[in-house]
Amino acid sequence: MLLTAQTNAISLKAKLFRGFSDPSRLSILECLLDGPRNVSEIVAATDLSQPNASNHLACLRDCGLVTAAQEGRYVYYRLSDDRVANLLTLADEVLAEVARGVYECTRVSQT
Amino acid sequence: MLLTAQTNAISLKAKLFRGFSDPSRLSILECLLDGPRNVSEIVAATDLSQPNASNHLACLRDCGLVTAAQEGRYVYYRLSDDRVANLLTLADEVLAEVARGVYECTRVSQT
DNA sequence: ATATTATATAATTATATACTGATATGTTTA
DNA sequence: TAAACATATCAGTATATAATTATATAATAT
Repeated sequence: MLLTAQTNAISLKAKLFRGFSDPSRLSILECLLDGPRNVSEIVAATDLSQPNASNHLACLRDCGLVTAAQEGRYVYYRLSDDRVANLLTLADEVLAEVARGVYECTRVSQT
Repeated sequence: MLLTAQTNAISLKAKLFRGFSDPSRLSILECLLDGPRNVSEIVAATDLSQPNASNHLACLRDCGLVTAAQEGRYVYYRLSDDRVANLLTLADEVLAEVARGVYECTRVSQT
């Protein structure tokens, strides 16, 4: 049962990370860093088609990264938690570190 | 050109997150939280087949989440940066928050 | 009531991804 | 030198995923 619990925890976590693992969804999340946006604003900011943006927003809601609030005919999406923003920032730091490692590696190999 | 730079940054970030977005790779990363491991140790800890573990390790190296160091016939893998561990921890916190939101939502809807 | 706007959903298609089994390559041991 | 061990790679297959087009649904304006 413990193995099952661990397995489920890992599956849930993988699902959460899958939310971040597509360029379209990432661009939506980064658009929301500046605050809540409706679908048309997200479409304009990301250059995605409206059905494509809607599909990805459904996926992001499903894995818990965004929440939706309807105001009349507009649906406003926002990041579900400040730590979603933290994950994006941390990823940038890891990427910078990885890029630095690759650069240093390149210099050493030229010696 | 700025648009291209942003697009590339987003693609790289998506690729980094793709490293986390599969249960097999996640279980490998979590195994490495305790320190460097060789392939056989990882295979034992994760119950993956050896070629499968090897494929995923190649993917994790490729997106910069782990580094490899050969010592004789053994290749030792480790997390490339402490922030990789931080990403895993932060994801747990987001998941806990999401789960709490879902639980509260369930209670409200039973009213 | 109808038209317009905003958004979600369905069906289809193309592409990407994950696993297995077989096998290749490199290191150590006998 | 050959066998054993550790690991990487390849080919094939099955499944998952992303985008598009068409369309449905809901809210607002006329």
